[in-house]
This record gives sequence, structure tokens and C-alpha cells, in this order.
Amino acid sequence: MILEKKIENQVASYLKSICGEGDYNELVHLQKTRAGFKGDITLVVFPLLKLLKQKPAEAAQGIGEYLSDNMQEVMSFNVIKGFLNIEIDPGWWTGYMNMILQEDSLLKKPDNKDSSPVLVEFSSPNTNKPLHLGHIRNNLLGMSISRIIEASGKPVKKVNLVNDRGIHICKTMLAWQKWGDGTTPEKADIKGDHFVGEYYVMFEKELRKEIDKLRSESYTEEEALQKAPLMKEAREMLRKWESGDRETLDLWKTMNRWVYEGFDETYKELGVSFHKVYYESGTYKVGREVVEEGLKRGVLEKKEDGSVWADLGKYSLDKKLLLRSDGTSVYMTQDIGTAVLRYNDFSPAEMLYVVGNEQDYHFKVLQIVLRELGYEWAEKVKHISYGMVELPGGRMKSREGTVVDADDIISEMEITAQRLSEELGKLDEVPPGKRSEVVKMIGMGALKYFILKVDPRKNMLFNPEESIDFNGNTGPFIQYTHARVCSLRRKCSEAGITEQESSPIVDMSSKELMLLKLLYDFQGVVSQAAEDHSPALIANYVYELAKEYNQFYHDHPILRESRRDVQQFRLLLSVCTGRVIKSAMYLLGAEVPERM
RNA sequence: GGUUCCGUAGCUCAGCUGGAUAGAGCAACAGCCUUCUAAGCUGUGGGUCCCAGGUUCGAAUCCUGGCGGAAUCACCA
Repeated sequence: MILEKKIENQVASYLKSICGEGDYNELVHLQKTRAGFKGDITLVVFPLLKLLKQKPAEAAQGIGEYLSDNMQEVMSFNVIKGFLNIEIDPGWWTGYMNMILQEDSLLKKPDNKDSSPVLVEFSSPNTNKPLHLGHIRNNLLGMSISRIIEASGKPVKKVNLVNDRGIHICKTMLAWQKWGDGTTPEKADIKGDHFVGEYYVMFEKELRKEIDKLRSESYTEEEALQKAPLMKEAREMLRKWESGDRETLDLWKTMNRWVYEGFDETYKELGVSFHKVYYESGTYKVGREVVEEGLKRGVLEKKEDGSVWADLGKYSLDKKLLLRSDGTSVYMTQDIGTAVLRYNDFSPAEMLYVVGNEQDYHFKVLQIVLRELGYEWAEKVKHISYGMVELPGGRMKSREGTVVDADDIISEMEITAQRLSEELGKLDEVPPGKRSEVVKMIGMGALKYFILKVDPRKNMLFNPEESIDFNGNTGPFIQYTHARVCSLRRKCSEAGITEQESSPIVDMSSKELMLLKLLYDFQGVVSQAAEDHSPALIANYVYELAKEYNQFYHDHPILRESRRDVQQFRLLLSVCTGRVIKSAMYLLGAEVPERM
């Protein structure tokens, strides 16, 4: 971006010299020169014509001459219609490459450790079910976005909010009490979250039976739900939980612990971690206090039945319930409490919530309610809304048993990676002790890349039948390219070709130049991705880079090249590509092997 | 019904803060390993950018209206 900024400033000062003082930077529209045209960076002059009172070609010519005269980086230019194509001295790109190769990291480090962090909430599981495919997208997005923001220079705190209380937890507890017969995940040899999930399913099944029976006695669905003995028991348990009943709390703690042990395993596989975990059991009361205070100040209103509401009429929205008539809090109340707690804990610069787009309305309201309650930091709350993961048959539905389990997907990816690696004989290259690590890397690389390469805002399709490809636009393709670079470096080192600074070579092929320019783009892509909260930009970029590199690799040999400076240049180009790939994959939460 | 989001090749997706000739991968077909890793490379075919208007030098991109799909509008979370 430094080069574009420089050109922009030069064009602006040219405009100043002709049209007088003013801020012209906004009008300077630069883009990469389109393939098929000569040049590197193109200035679109149409927006400047009114100002210059010239014809397109004339204006472009004038600017081109000015840039040539005033910037040594500009080697030459050509004008086609309203497009000024600027050619940069190839030596400039080489110099840039040499420069970044000396940096110990291609990613920025957060400047001042004590400046306000960006808070990123993601994951946010319920403790009655294991994680599924939708959670995977959430977790991967959260991790990746956190890393990207950090790489753009801002400190980040990753936070999780566990929904550990409520009627659904009571359902599992009740089911376990009734039918669990004292078993534990250890005794049953089942992962804790799956173990607990089974009791939730069991409860729903038994409840269904009761409801069906009641309906056959001509009750409506709603009445049946009220009347069903199991539901009554569950509600009674929730009441006991809220009143602090020791026995209930003990069971609750035990079962949640089982779930957390399960989650921890999954998080570990996914490479997910947090700076701080919040629990709704610890935040919902804060929410209630805040709401009650708002009520006192007259910002909120109370109905006759005791329920508390926020009137959002002036935002042309409905009224929103904040406390039930029995005084218990709802989802919104809990989120208010959590937000307040977090703000006090971190005084963050921003509070980002990675949550599915099914909750767009919720977050819109959350921000408004916070504002109404008088929190001036309400504007810092931002919902990073992402699309649903759909299956070929549509949405995942737990009732139809089409939910794709997170642990299943993870292990399937690894099994596939293992099988393919063996079939291709790729593991022979890898030291025996490292094989399982590499296989995991590839399986997870495939999964992470597959999920993250699509624009977060869009719904995406996941087809478990066809599984995930390992060829073409995939994680393994990018990892492979990295391994290729590593292999090449080893060979070069044996041949005595050093990785010292490259001299600007004159005889550069168009493919080499293209690669160089692509490497230069990386930092711009990172800041764009940070701004847009979009790992997809990184994914698309690194794919493009890997593809370009493989083309370069195909017809630019190093060991068989006789010119020493060309050998060295190509090696450095490879080293730099490898580093950018590794950094980009890191931003996607994926690792990259040295052999595969 | 109101609101929001989406609609690009057979399939999955890029491109969208307006710019030149709309791109990849998969699938299909045809080639390239005695030469730095073939999970690679090269080539062929494949398009009403949902439709219709508008804005302007210029629209896949912005605006309006349709059509189609999804989400949401709970004293669920």
C-alpha cells in the first residue's frame, strides 16, 4: 500500500499545482492494472476530468509525465483511453521483497499492550449438546478474525459466553436422574458433551411421548406442553436451581463439568482458545440489576403483570421484553449483563460478537437497549453476522437427525487425510514420528480453509457425502505449495545456493514479476480483511498466491539455472512465498507442514 | 404480512467502496513425471451476472419495482 499511497499523493500534488489548493486524494482512483495491459498500477482518470478540463487521454498523459518526472519508482507509462497504466521499476519490487525478508514477522504486532483491546466473542455454546457444524464455522471465524485484527496492529481479547443455565440444562439433569442409573462419561466411555447430549435427546423423546398422549386426549400442543409431567418436573428443577438448592446445584456443576471436558477436547482439535470465559449463570443477575435500575430511571416500563419492557417505538421497532412477569431474565437481559461486565473488565475499543445472522434482530435491539440505558459505549457493540451452514437437504435439523457433529467431521477429515496421504505415498517423505501430526494438519487445513474461504456473510453449503476435496482450491493445495518451497530450500542449500539479499535482476519474466507484485499485496490484504472482518479475503489471496507460485515453479528451475543472480532471486522469491503462505494460513488458524 | 440478507458457468464459490475483455475450483474431455514434491502444471468446452426500469462517460457492482430463496418478527436461546 505504501506505493499506492505515494502515487496518490503525487497525483494530488499535481492537481494542486494546476487547480490550486484542495484535498484531491479522494478523487485518485488506483487499481491493479488489468491482465492483458502493459503496466502495474492503473490510475483511472475519469473522475479528474471535470477538474482538469481536459480530454481523458490528454489528462492521463499529463499526469503520467508528472509521475515519471517526480517518482523514481515510476519507470514508464502508457495511456489507453481514460486509463493511465503506470509501470514500476522492477527493482522496486525486488527491494520490497528484500526488505520484508529481513523482518522477523510479516504480521504486525499489537502496538501498545495497554491500549484498549478489541473484544471478540465467539463460540458461545449451550451446555446441553455437543458442538456441530454450525459451531465449527463460528469458532473458525472467531479465531481467524481475532488473529487478523491482531495482525493489523490492534490488541485482541477473545471471550466466550457459555450458556450454562436455563430450562434446557434442567431437562438433561432430569433425564440423567431418571434414567442415568448413576453412570458417568468415564464409565460409559463417552466424551462428556456427547454423554450429556444423549440425555437431552432422551428427555425430548420421552416428552414427545407424553405430549402425543395428551394430544390424543384432545389437548392442544401448547396445553400439552404445559400439562406434561416431565415439563412440570423440569420447570420445578429450574425453580430449585434459581433458589440455590444445594443438591440441584451439585448435579448441575457435575454435568456441566462433563460437558466442558468434552468441549475442551473439541476446542483443542480446532485450535481454539480464549482469554476469558463468561458464564450466563454469572451474568444474568447483573443484567437484571441493570434493567431494574433502568426501570427506576424511567427508561423502561413495567406492565401490570410485573413484566418489564423496553419501548423501541422511536426506532420503529416493537416493544421488547426484558424481564418476565415472574421476575426471571431472558436472553436479552443476560446479554446486557454480560456486555456491562465485559466493558468493566476490559474497557474495550470495540466489542465484536461473532454470531449467526439468525440473530441480526437481537443484536440490533441489544445495541439500542444499551444506548437507551445510557451506556455511551453502546456504539462499540458490533455484530459480526455470518450465514448458516446448510446441507444438501437444507438446514440442519436436530429433530430429523441431520445435525453434523463437530467431532465426527473433524475425525472424518483426518481419516480422509490419512487415506489420501497413504495412497499417494506422501508419508514416506515424512519422518515416522511426525506423520500423525502432518495428517492432522492436512485434515484440519482442509476443513478450515473450506469453511473460511467463503464470504462470512453468505450462507454456505456443506456436502458431507462428497466430503472435502484435497485438490484445487483447497487447504491441502496451499499446504502442499508450502511443503514444496521447503523442499526446494533444502535442495538449494545442499547445492550451495544461499538466501542472501537479491540484486534487482533485469531479466525478469512476467510470471516472476507477477509473483513479486502479489507478495507485495499481502499486507494490504491483511488490513482490508481486518477492516471487513473477512477471513475469506485472506483465503482467496493465499490461493491466488499458491497458484501463481506453482505456475512459476513449473517453468522457472533453480538448480538447472546457470546464472547465479537468477538462481538467488528465484530462491528468495520462493522463500518469501513460503513465508507469506505460512503467515496467511496462520491467520486462518491453519498450520503448514514442511513435508507432505 | 413487516423487516433484513441472498440470487454470477451443470455444482461450489471469487469479483460488488461503479472502471478496460466477468474469473477460479470441482465435474467432463485431451495432454505433461529418467529433470527442484504430479495433493502439481498445460489445454478444450461451458454465462440472459434472476427479470425490468433508472442514475452516467461507464453498472455483475449503486437506486426503484418485480420474481425466487433464506432468516427474523417469542414471557426460547
